[in-house]
Amino acid sequence: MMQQYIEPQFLTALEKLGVEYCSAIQFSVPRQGSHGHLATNIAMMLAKGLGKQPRAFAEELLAALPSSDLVQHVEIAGPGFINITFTDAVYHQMLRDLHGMADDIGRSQVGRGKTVNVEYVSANPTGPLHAGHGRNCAVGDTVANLFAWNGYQVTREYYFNNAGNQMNKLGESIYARVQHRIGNPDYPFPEDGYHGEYIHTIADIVAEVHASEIGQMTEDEACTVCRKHGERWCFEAIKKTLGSLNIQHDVYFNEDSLYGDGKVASTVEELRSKGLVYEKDGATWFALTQLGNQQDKVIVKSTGEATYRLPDMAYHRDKLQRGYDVVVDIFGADHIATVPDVLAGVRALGFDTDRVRVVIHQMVTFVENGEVVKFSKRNGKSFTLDELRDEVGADVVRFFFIMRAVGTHLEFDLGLAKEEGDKNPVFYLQYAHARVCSILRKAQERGVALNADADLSCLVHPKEIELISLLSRMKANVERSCENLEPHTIAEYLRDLAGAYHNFYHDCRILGAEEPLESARLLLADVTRRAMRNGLLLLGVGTPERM
RNA sequence: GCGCCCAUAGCUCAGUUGGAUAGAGCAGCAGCCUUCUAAGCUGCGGGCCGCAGGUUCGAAUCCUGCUGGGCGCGCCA
Repeated sequence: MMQQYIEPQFLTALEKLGVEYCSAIQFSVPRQGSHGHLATNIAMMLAKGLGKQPRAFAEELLAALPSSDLVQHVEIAGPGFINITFTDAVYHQMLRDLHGMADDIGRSQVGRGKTVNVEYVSANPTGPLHAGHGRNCAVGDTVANLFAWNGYQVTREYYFNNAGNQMNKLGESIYARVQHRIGNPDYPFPEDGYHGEYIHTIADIVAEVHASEIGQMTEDEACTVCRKHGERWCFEAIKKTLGSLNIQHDVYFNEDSLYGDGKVASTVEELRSKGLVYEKDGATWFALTQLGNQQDKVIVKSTGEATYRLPDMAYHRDKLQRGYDVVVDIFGADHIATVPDVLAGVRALGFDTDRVRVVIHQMVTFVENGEVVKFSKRNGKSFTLDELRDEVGADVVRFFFIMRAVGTHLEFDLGLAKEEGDKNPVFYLQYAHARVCSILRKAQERGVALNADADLSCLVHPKEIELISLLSRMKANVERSCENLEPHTIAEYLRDLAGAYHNFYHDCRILGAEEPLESARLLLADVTRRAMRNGLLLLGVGTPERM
C-alpha cells in the first residue's frame, strides 16, 4: 500500500533519465528502522546494465526524482540502496483509506472473475478421521478461504471412493462383529480388517436394524448391507467432525461415477490413441517413460479393475473440463509419487497442467512432554481427530495445523496446545482481538463515539506509526499467501499485528487522551479490530469479543 | 539403489522470492499493574544458518557434490 505513493515518482525519474525499465520496481520494508520506511534496490539492479556504479546511478536517480510533500527525505545507503522516509501524513492517509474499506480490510480482488476448485480431506469412508488428517483439513480449508478472500469463486470438493477392496474390508469387518454379536464368537475376522471401536458401534446398528433378516442372508448380501451401513455411518462421522472444525464442502465427488459415465474408459482410449497405452502380462500399462517419467505403471489390472491412478487422471481431466481457472489438490507427503504421473497423463490428454496447483504437506508428529504420542489414550488405537479436538479445542486444531510452512514436518505439541494461557499462540491472537473489543465497548459506555472524520494528524507516536504500517500491509500479505499457497504466512502476520497492537496499547493511552488524540486512537483501534477479526475468520478460528 | 521434502538459538519454527547488523515464541534470568483486559509489555543471555565448493556488487535464500532425518518407489488407495 505504501509504495503506491512513491512508485510513480520513480518511474518518472527513470523516464527523465532515459532508462527503460518495464517490470515493477521492488520496494521492501527494511528490517531496521534507521533504513527508513521503504527501500528500493533499483539502482543496484540497473547500474550494471548501464555500466555505472550503483551509488553514482542512485545519485542521478534522486536528482531526477520529483519532490513530494509525502516524502520527508531520501538517502543512499550501503552498496546503493535508496531509503525513503515518509512524512507521517502518508500513514494518516493510509489509516483513513483502511477505515474506508470497512469490513474489507485484507481483502483483495486479484481473483475476481476467476474460479478455483480446492480438493481436500478426501478420506474414504472406511472410518472416522484420525488426528493426522487434521493437517489436510486445516490447510485445505484455509487455502480455500485464501482464494475466497482474493476474490475467486471457490468450490470446495471432497473426492471419495465407496467401492473396491478397502470398502469390502469394511463390510467384512462389520459383518464379522455382527456374527460375534449374534452368537457366533468363532466367526473369523478378516485379515487386514478394520479393528477400531467404531466397527463394533456399526455392528450394533446393523444387528439391531436387521435383527430378523441378517441370519437369512448369504454372506455376500450381508456384507453388502454391512458395507452400506458402514459407509453411511463413517460419512456422517466425518462430516460431523469437519463441521465442528468449521469445514463444509460444496461437492462430494464419487470416484465410482467416473466409471458409470464412461470417463474412465474414455481416458484409457484417448491415451491409447496417442500410443501411450499397451498390454503386458494381462494388464494394461500407461507408458509414462515416454512422457519422461521414471517408470511405466499399470492402470488396469489383469482382473479388469483399474488402479487408482486411472480414475485419478479421469477425475483431474473432469475438473479441468468443468472449466476452473485453477484446480488445487491438497495431498499428504505419502501421495507424492502419484502427482507427476497424474499430471503427465492429464497433460498427454491435452490439458494445460499449469492450471493445476498441488500442495503437498509433510507429515505430523504429536508430542507431549517431549515424547511422541502415537496412540489414543482412550482406546489405545488410532488417535481420532474428534479426540484431538475435544482435548485442545477446534480453534487450536485449525491454527496449529496451519501455523507452520506446509513443506516442513510439523510437530504438534499437545502440551502447548492444551495450555489455555499466554503460551498458546492462538490465545495471543484472540486476546488481542478481545482486548480491542473491550476498549471499544468501554468507549461506547462512556459515550465516546467512533468518529470517521477524526483528525488523524496527531498520530505521531512510533507505536502508532508501526501499527498503521502493519495494517497497510495486510492485503499484500493475503495476496502473496494465496499466490504461493502458504497459509502459515497469515498466522505469522497476525502474530506481528497482535504484537504491534499490544505495543500500541501499552504505550498509548486511548480513553481519556486529549482530543483529537482520543478519537484518532479509537479509530486506529477499530481498524485493528476489523483487520484482526478478518484474519481470524480467514484462518477459520473464533473471534471472541471477551476473554 | 531411485524420486520428492527437510536441516537456522537449548526446544519448536519464521526469514518479505538474492539485500544492509539473521528474527519470533517457548525454556532461563531481571523488571513493569491504585488509570482502557498482566491471556499484556520491557530488558538480558543464547548462532560456523548441517558440511564443502560454485554463481555475483551481495547467499540462510540460487547451482553442484556430500552428511544426516522424513515420505514414497505395488496388478494397494
